[in-house]
Amino acid sequence: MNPLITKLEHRDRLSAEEKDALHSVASVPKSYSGGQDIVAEGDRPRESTMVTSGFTARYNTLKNGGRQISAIHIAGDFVDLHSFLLHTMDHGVVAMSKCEVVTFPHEALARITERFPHLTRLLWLSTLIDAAIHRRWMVAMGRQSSSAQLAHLLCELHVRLGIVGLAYNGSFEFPLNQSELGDALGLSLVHVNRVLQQLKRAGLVSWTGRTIELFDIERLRALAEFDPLYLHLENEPR
Amino acid sequence: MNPLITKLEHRDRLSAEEKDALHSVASVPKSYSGGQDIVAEGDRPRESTMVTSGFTARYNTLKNGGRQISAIHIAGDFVDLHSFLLHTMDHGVVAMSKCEVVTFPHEALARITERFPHLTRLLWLSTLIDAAIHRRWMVAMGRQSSSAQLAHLLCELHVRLGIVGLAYNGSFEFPLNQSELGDALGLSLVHVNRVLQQLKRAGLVSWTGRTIELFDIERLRALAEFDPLYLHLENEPR
DNA sequence: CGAGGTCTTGAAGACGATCAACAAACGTGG
DNA sequence: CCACGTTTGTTGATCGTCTTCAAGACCTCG
Repeated sequence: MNPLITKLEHRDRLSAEEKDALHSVASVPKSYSGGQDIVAEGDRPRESTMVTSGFTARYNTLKNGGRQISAIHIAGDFVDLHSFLLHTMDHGVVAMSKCEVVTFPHEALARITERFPHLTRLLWLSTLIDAAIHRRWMVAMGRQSSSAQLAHLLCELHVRLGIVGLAYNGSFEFPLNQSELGDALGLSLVHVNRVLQQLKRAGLVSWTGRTIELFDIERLRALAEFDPLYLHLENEPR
Repeated sequence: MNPLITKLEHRDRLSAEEKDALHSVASVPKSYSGGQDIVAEGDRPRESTMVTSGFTARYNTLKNGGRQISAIHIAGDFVDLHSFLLHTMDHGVVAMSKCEVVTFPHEALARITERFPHLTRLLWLSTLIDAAIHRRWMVAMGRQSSSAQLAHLLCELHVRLGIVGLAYNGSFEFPLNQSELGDALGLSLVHVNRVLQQLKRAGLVSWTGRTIELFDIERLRALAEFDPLYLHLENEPR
């Protein structure tokens, strides 16, 4: 629960009643191991899942076996808040590492929309930020070099993980392997490896085990044309 | 106003009061000519704009002059409903043809969220469908061939235009040129031209003037792996 | 009729995918 | 604690896709 509150409080004030409303309807924690599907394409979930620890990804699979990851979620992110209103999942959600989650029944979310308009707007906001991230990924996929695209993803993860206390002076845990990273970038495993080596050789990053370290965030941001505006971190009344 | 109602009523019932609530807060129509910016990156709009006729696009520009279009909007679509909660625009919105629009003051939208929870959910839904479209575009950009990607966009536009009565047995007006289409697909003008010729030679489409005709929607959908599920066209209580 | 915009074509080259093989790291059980 | 198998990362070579540059054709609308 806490990372969600942390994330929302970065964008606006939450009243005690609003926090209670969230706490009171959250399920007991569940856990998933890496590789497990949390929600499958075609499912009609009756609750929405929020990550409290670990990494998850939204993905679609194509006939030729190709997979595209359209979002990576971390602590504080809902993996499928949209299923509250869209109902049928048009993609799957998979745990990319051991994960802990809690769920919110859609019925309870509906009650929130009836009684807590401001909290409703903040939940809506969180899906709008997801969409803003989608758009930024498209810009990177369509019109930036693969090194800029990779650099951009690292900058983004660094900021998002920082908000929930999972990045410290340029360093964070990242449980995906290079093949999975390729699925997120729309690149092949081999090319991810080579682009990564470029960034390493340029002294911009290191990646040992599951730990990524960004050595020169300013240069990395310049390369990626990273502007955190799209993450909408301003704390203001919504 | 009408295309928005049409679009929402494809997904759920709207009460007379809800329709009134929308009608009563809509501005008088405004118009834009092709190429004009409707909202600029960095703007903090005090109202959200809904297209009643014409095509608009969301776009970002990169340092090297490259442009990526992340969404194409038609009658019934909000171009920036997200600015209601995100506040600062992280991209621009441009008219791709002569357009008519109406606007909804954010203040009025806030009142809707206080008094009309169900209508609020439908507005939220419309931003969730935008996001679902973003994700499908990413899948096409990252993991499909450029011909499949183009075919997919045509299938999508055909369905979306059909909903608001702007596509008739496979045919619709499309005001973008090949260069602008390339900005939406993340492809170069030259490549768009060649991929388009493939589809023409295969007898799948024609594009004369501003009119696109899809000759064999089934084959086109198969090529594109188009599944309309992601447009969430089911009419059900939300 | 003329001019700007749009479309089309060719050629060269960069970028990224694929195939294949091997190295390194990791984890598990003996 | 080591041996072994599996996963993950690395490298080379080749091929196809897509970009870029450049030029010419075709509109279409004043």
